[in-house]
Amino acid sequence: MDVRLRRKREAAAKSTRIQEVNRRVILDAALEVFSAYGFRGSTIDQIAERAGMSKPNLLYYFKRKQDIYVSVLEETLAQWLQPLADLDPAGEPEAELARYIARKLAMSAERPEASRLFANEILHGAPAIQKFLKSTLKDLVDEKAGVLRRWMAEKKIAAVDPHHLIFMIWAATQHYADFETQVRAIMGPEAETASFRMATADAVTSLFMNGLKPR
Amino acid sequence: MDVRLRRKREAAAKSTRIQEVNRRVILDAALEVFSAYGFRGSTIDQIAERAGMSKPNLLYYFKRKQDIYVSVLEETLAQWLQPLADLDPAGEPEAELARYIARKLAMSAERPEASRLFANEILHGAPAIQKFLKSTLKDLVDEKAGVLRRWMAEKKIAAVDPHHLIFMIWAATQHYADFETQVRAIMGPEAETASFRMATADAVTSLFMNGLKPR
DNA sequence: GTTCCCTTTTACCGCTTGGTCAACTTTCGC
DNA sequence: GCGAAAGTTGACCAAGCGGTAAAAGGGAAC
Repeated sequence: MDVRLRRKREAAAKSTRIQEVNRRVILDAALEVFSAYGFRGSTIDQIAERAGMSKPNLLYYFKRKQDIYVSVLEETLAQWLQPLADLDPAGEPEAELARYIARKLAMSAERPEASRLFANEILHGAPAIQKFLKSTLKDLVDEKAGVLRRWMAEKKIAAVDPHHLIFMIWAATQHYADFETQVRAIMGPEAETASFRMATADAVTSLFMNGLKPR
Repeated sequence: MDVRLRRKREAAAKSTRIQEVNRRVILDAALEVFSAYGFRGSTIDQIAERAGMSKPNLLYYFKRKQDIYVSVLEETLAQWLQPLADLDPAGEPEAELARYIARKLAMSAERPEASRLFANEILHGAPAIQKFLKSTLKDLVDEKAGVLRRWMAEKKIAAVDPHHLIFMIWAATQHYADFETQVRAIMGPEAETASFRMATADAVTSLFMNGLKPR
């Protein structure tokens, strides 16, 4: 076997460890910075500082600012859609929806930065993930909308346009992450407590579940 | 009377006209630019170009970029909260809420840029309108929450935490402006039609009104 | 038509920021 | 321990951008 090729492979396998660590650190730092200040509002220096390395070093792992941004977006996208993907067509409709809402609320509470990152990206026209929205996301939503439509036809839940139902669940649940500042300004410091989070879950769930009771 | 003072007054009265026109043009341009790219993402040159004037000329009317931003924010804030302010404590609960939701949806459809401007500001921690949120907005919301609470006590509508109810109405209605890109990616070009807007109104209204039916 | 002030423009400054380069250090297989 | 590759950094550059200075243009009062 070619010696250079072998070297290269070994090197790749070895360096992967340190590369993986640094890429991980960078992406974590980038999520925080980008979600707080947006793409244009963030600087490579900021990300580098939070990642504990110099700017040229960071650029050794990601050639361009855009690359970091796209990477962190792609990485979080999958996680973000997992709850919807997990909506079980064979499950009990009301329980499935209640679980979906609960998981979305939990994610908003636990990883608000991820929610804000998307919100910002979409707010500005989703320049980096247009294709994803029109393909993967659309397919997933259409599929699950079909499931909801079936449940409605079977009178298991009230009839509402299923796409709009999904949008409203997204809106209501992500609101608490994206508009956290506003919620906190109105509700005061209490808004950070666990009991507030429970009250939120109660209110959102009860409104949706009442609204969706078959009648 | 002092001649200089008189001159100054006359001049002020005269120049007000051209100043008013130019300030209007600038603020309109600024709303579009800021809502599309955010504060950091927007440049004075962009706003000046859309306003049809040179950068220094624009800066003659607004000394700093921040000033334009704050002005356009303040101006749109009042309009944005009018529907909530108009919620009539003496009205019929279900009709009042339906009307409120309808107005919010109409505003999101007609002036999505205004919605996006706020969304972006709040998403990034509302640095320019913190005080407003904590005073004027909080007072208004608390007041209307009181009205909702009374309606619930009177069994006119179902009992849900009134603050959360308001948040959810905001979330659901503004979603169609703030996340328009996503909605369009999923629903296709149809999302821009009037019939889609009607379907939206139907879905949102029916879910909330069913969810709030007294039981 | 002259004067004065408001308005507009041209040229420019300094700082920030994305990105490069060349040199230095560390790591690791041998 | 040696050599090569990977990793790291300080110095630097060019472009973009917020903002200024100064002087020219324009219009109404007298």
